[in-house]
Amino acid sequence: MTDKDLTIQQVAGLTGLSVHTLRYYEKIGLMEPIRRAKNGHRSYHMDDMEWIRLIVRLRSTGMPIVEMQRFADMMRMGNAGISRRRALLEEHEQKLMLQAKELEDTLAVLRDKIAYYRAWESGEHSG
Amino acid sequence: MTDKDLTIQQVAGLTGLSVHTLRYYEKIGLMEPIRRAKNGHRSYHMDDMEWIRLIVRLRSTGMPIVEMQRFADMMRMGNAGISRRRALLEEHEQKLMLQAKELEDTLAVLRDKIAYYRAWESGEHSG
DNA sequence: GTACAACTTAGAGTGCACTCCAAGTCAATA
DNA sequence: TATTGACTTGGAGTGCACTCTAAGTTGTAC
Repeated sequence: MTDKDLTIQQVAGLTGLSVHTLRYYEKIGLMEPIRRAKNGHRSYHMDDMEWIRLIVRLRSTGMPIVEMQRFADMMRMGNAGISRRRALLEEHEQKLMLQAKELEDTLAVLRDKIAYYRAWESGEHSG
Repeated sequence: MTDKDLTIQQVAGLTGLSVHTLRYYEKIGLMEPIRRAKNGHRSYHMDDMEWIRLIVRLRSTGMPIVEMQRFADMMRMGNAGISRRRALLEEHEQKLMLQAKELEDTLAVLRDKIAYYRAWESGEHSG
């Protein structure tokens, strides 16, 4: 309705999700039903955007959809769900810290091998 | 044959892969055909282990199987494949650096929300 | 000798997260 | 008035990476 509302296409552009995925996430209850314009089209508001950006973050760092659904359910419980929401986020935090460690380890292995290959390549050159 | 050889079960235990997955990886050419004992059972050697640990690392940091297959093919090319192997690892390195950044950003968001929830919870307590 | 466990194979089945399709509605433009 | 394009829906299809099944073989323990 107002200037600030966004079409599904625009939200896709802003979030990196496809329009298919946006509809899919709504269908499976990962988002509250989005308000519709008079013609039936989805009309995304700023609060929707904030939530979408959060779940995009959670997804891209490996949280499975069922877990995000649980989180969404806890949002619907209002204040009653706050400590459970915190627990869920803390669990994800722990996983991310492990992930970060593994990532650093793998980066070290990669750099080692790259250096080795590079040395071999320049030896080949002069040999 | 020697004491150092390992059964598929042992390799599964050491690498975290299932025996199913180990056979699957061999079938799709992600590993060279593993030597067989007289009874036809797979007999893993130390060089196999090193390779398996590498591909486990690459998988767990998000490299798709087709890409690891390409890498395995380059291994079979011997020295001729070295610079292409380096290029592939450098590409993965770039992706991991982006991944690490996103992970840190998400950790920051998570900690922010956790702190917010925690504050709310203690307010609730005393209020 | 027979039960059992650990292995073998080809191929079928599963779970996840999308991704697409067909048919229809609506508003604007030629 | 007819076409275009962006949207709507329920439901089917896809791709990836396993994961499991069925049937068979082999070696050890009772």
